Amino acid sequence: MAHPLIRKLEQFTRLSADDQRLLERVTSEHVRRIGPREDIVSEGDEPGEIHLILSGWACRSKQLEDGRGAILAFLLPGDLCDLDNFLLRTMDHSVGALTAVTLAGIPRSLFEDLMLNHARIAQALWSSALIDAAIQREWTLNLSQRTAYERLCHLLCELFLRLRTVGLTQGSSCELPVTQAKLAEATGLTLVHLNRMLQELRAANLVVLKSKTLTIPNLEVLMSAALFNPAYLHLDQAGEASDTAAAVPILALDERSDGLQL
Amino acid sequence: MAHPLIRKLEQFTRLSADDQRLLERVTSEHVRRIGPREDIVSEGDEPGEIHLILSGWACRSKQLEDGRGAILAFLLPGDLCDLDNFLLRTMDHSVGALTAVTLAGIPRSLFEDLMLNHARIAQALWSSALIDAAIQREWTLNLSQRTAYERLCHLLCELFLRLRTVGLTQGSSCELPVTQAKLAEATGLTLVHLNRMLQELRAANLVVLKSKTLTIPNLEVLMSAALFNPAYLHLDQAGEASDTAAAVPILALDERSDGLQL
DNA sequence: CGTCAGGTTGATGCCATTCAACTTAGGTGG
DNA sequence: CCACCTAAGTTGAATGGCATCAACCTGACG
Repeated sequence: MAHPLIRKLEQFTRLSADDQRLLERVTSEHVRRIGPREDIVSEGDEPGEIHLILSGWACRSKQLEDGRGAILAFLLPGDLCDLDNFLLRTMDHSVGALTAVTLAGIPRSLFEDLMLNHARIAQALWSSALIDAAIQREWTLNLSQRTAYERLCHLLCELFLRLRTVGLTQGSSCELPVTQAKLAEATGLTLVHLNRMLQELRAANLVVLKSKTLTIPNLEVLMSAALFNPAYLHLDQAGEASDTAAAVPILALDERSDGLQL
Repeated sequence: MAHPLIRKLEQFTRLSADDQRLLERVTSEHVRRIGPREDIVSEGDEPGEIHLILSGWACRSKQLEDGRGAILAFLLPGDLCDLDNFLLRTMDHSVGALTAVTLAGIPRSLFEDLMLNHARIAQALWSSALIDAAIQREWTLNLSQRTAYERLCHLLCELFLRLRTVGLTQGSSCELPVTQAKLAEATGLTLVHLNRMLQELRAANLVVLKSKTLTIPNLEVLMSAALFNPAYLHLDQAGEASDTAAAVPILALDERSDGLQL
């Protein structure tokens, strides 16, 4: 499978062969593996590196003083964990591994070089930061307006589409290596209620979820149940002068579902 | 009152006199005024300008297909409305004026020049974009974990502190030129319930709110009721080599409250 | 002095939480 | 290979925070 970061950035600009080699080199020098539940960066510190996820899942999370806390974002292969550290003084939240994670550490000085002397790469990195912000806005809307059921549908749609852009789906399936407790933290629901929503989703045959594998029999149906509008993911950017514009269809993916469709 | 953008950016870097002049010029060429309820940018379009708020309040908002919608952010003087348009193809949400707003339009080409050829300015603008993202994360946490009451406290704390960094507070007071309906849209509550929370806040003497003026008798008490941790606003950045580091105290602002303190 | 936006109040109901138990699956050591 | 252990998932019943529906009040303005 291609390098997830390059794959992701190529959504935004066509990267030259030089740029690609540079990215590969930069992200292969300080690679380390960490286990589930370990922290990648913690609230308060300002590490000297920017971290990129090469494989595995992580999450941004933040706690209130009294212990309540939430997952604010899922981080997938190709995602940067702590762009904040490039310009801000301290982390205002934590990033933790949900599974075993392979991590590339990019020293700040190197990262600065990328941002200052490689316009194409810089543009793509900032684009992806803007999209992360758009995702965060959509999560805000989620919590504010969607029902528990819609919220869960929406989250699953988003994860599936994001995984697909980095080549981590197989047909209508993908890995979902997280517990229901984590999905609950991300949707702002209790574990108990999330479980019930998930069962409704299964009963309606909108998803099949077994042994950490998610299958979406009919993505369009799930999307409409979620009131999902993929615009916020900006999947259609396809860097100017790109010659692969029509490569990935966004919506047309339904392997015929054989169950009832709500 | 000083230029709100310059005032805001000076949190992050000391800007040279040249940089300041440049910013002043760039933000004074396409100034226009719009009335409350008018849109500044709308979902779907890609205007040729980046918009900056010089005075007045605006909000980011997003709707679901069935009409439900939410306010995702408040935009105050010094805030950019649509940085998205600098790198992304289309707006995935709208920005609308809440009051009469004075707006500076910065042509894309000019903005690009700022970003590419004026490192200090670019760094400050991106820093402020990262902080906007941090604010969005905090709003996510708000909706996910804080109670209605805490949420309202938190919003008022945030607005007050943000207004203070651009010099729009007077002592423990500031303008709050929005209706309860808008506060409800921003906190994910119904108008009715927001009204009740506000009354509780008044009864506890945590805020005084009359004729669009908000007074916070004791900010520390309000902050603790909100479980407010100002770290996410990164108010302490005070650009390296800044000589005004100790200028603005963050927490020490309590005019003695004369009411009961929870 | 009528009108309308903004604000306030009461009654009722539901979505999601809470508490508490139970089941299942996966892993580990005897 | 079974006994045990723990994490993960499931189910039931009761409670409550916030929504909903529906009035009513208030002040600003023409």
